[in-house]
Amino acid sequence: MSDDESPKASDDAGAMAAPDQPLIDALVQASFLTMGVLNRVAAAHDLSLTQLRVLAILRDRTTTVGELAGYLGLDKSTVSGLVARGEARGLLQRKPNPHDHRGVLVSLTAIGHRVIAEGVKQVATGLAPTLNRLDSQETSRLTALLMRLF
Amino acid sequence: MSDDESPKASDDAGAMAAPDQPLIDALVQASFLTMGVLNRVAAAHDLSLTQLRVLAILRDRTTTVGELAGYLGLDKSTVSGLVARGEARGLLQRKPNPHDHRGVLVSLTAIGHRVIAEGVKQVATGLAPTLNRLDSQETSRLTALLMRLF
DNA sequence: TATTGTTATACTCTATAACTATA
DNA sequence: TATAGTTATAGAGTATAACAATA
Repeated sequence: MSDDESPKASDDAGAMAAPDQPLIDALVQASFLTMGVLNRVAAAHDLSLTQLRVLAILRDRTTTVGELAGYLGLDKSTVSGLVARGEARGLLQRKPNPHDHRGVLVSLTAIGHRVIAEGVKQVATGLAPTLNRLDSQETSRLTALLMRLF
Repeated sequence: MSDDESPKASDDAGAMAAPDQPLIDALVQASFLTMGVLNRVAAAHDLSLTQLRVLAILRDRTTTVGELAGYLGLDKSTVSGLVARGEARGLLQRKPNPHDHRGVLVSLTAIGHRVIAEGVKQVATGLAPTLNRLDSQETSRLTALLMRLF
């Protein structure tokens, strides 16, 4: 998936939910809007959404390929390829795992850290036009309600 | 992207946002959870998320390939392939456009209608464990707040 | 034997460019 | 000329299966 951000696209994404269940409908719509922003931010750095997630996960962690696959919910062979491409781009690095010579430890490079830091800012900027429609009290309430879901 | 539904996956998706901006963080987390459900529902029917969106769009509409591309935010060549595969699966059909002999009109078959109807129900079921964490008043408030975003 | 990671293979998604048929 | 759709091509994402190295 590369992009899906037009108003129409969001509207019809919402059409995927049940119109008689307005919360589901609203949540699906909001999710497509959010994912659209994430996709655009990733694309702005010539990354896929998955690659951006990899950088986000590694932002404050060093992991094995297997752990990374667990975080992403993807097969280790898929992640192996993602890591290889990220390494080729200089965003991350593989180092031998001193505790287990079968495995490797994956971590961000300085470039990777810079890219994800910029990405986080751009996500905030991209969502601002939407989120600014709420006043500060509404913002607090929405945050609290969303956090109650987890 | 096929799946990403484990708790860990959702948590780290949230890590993509700015921790100092709790609304963004919560929204990103909720979005990954929602997209995970949508992906699983699609996968349960051996469809990609994009294909499920195509069915959702065509649920109450007949469109040209170009219009469908506009709704999805994808190139017409991409949609041409999506439509061809959907047609091969018997989910949708292409008919000559009587008003413009260059184009075609895409619509759902009875099977396609059945699949998207099931999918909508499954999305509701898949999100229920999460959304049921809210009582009816909270549900109303969250719905109203999310709808204010659009 | 079991596990970690990589590779080979195959398919879908996606965009760009070139093409055709029609307008 | 311009537009609608398809096809050819190419690259990324994905999973499954098979493999090598290590535990």
